[in-house]
Amino acid sequence: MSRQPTLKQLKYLCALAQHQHFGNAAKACHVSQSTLSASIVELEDVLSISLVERNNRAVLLTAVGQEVVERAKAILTDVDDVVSLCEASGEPFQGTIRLGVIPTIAPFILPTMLKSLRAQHPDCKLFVREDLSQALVDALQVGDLDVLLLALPFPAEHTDTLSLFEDPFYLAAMPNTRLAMSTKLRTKDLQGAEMLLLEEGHCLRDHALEACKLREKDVTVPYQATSLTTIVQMVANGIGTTLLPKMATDAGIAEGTNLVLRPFDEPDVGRQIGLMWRKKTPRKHEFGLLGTFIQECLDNI
Amino acid sequence: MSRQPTLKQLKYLCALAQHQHFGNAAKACHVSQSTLSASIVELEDVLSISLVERNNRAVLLTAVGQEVVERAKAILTDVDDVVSLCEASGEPFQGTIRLGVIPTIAPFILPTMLKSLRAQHPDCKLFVREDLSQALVDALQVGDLDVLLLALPFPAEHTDTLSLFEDPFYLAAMPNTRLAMSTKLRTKDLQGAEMLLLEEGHCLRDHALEACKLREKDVTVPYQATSLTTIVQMVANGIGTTLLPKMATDAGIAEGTNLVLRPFDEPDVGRQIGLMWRKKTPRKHEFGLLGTFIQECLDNI
DNA sequence: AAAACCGATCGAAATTTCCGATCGTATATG
DNA sequence: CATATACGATCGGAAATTTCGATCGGTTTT
Repeated sequence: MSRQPTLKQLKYLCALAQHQHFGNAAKACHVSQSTLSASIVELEDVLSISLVERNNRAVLLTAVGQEVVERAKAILTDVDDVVSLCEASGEPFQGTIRLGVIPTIAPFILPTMLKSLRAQHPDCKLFVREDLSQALVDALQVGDLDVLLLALPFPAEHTDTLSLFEDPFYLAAMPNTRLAMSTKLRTKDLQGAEMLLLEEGHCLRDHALEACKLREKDVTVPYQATSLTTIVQMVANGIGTTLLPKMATDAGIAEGTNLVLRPFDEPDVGRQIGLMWRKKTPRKHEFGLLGTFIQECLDNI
Repeated sequence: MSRQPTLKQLKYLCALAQHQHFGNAAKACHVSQSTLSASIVELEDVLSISLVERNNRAVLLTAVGQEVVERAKAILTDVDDVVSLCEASGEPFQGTIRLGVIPTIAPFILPTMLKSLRAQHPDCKLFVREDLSQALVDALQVGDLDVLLLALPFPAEHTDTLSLFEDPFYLAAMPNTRLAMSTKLRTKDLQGAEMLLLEEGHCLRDHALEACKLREKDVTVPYQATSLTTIVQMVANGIGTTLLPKMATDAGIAEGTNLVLRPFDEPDVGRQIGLMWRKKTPRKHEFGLLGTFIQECLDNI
């Protein structure tokens, strides 16, 4: 009678599929290469089938191997979900929360939030990862993260979202420029302005373009930059103008410059900030509370 | 850092949930009571939560425990599915097929079918379990069986069915009785007859009542019996009349008696025989072939 | 040719698993 | 009220396994 495969074997197989390399996969699993190699052989033995082709110079998965990897991944995250379920089953904020935050939110919210969290929930272990939305969503879906704090909407399958608050865009421009002095600021005034935006991949860029009804060619994008602080410095040096989310200005990103910060005389010029989690997560309730917690943090600033 | 639970631990927990008794669960898992007990403790330790209440005289699952058991079951069948996937990945009929068959089909099909199977697919290991439809469906859903051969329709969630053939009902009656001698046999002629049917739980009973548009009170059911052979003997002794599926008469169930077997002069008086499997099974293709195989078996009788 | 790289394999050591025996407690029985 | 029974927890030692470093055989690169 053939036995059952082990979770460990499945884990090693997934690592191998990811790294395509026995040694590296072993390192990632904190075991020796011989252990991982033997485990794979044993798994193939248990399933009495070939999962991996070890040809010269490359580790290739069999057709069946790929299918097994897919299912193994699902099984492993299901097991992790059981653990999460139990961690979260006590009072909320007692276990570990792995939170992903996008770079245009993290610097302005995390300091306040982490301080409040330590004060109100000292037992909560919060791990934070800062990355672009797409990378965070990927990590969420494979179970590397539990919940994301990002700008909505962002397309992602098998996820639920909770909208927390609106983050209006402010125009940041040098005094004496046309936009800084106009009586009422409208999005259509931005046509032809020298707009500086973050580089491709930042959702702030897309949301800003959309909120101001601009297409890429409608604005001049002379330079691309990797952080809002850099952009603010560029604008302060007269290179152009930009849009800043309110939370960034609240956090004092323009302090030390003489930039003019102006809201728009239109509704809905801004982005929506919210939480996102896997549909299947057993911790929906806790993440809902996390949402309220974040809202309270910002109210008390 | 807390480790991951083991498949073994999850299996033991499911067994414990099923048996509500450490000793019996251990026996079912072929391990000692101490081993199982320790495993459960360890699982609770890994999850750092109480799963089982060992009160006096009873083993009760925590709310979380129940949830964990549900998820554990799903995980275990998912793992089994991986094994099945691999077994089935070679040519069909090379692995193990665990087939459930209802008692009103098994005696009339299995002899022919097993003989053909041994001839055409000597490497196929076919385990057969004979039980009532509901028990088979339960076993199918928890992964104890792979595929069922039964009469359709039968309600079952998360399953797909494949209809194979119609099995018409024949009236079995003693010569010289009203029903045996009428020129054309219609279902409405059965009103008021002394009908003998299998006891509650046999789907043949329900399908017979439905096909003949009878309600329980429309027919007299003086005795209940547990096998078709018993019923045939009762009818042959003049106690009443009954309906027999064609496959039973083909198999010679009425041989040695002087019973009259008459088809109905109406269409669709019969039951539908088919296969059923879990929606998620990776062996749909193979089970489809099994269906064709069964059809061919019966054609060659 | 030599060196580097990669995965498989082997034997020894470390760890884990498993069992039988026993204990403590709660319930049933005489 | 004493005894017997049933159940799960616990312990120590035996058995099985897992793990690792070292090494091998094969291929590719230098």
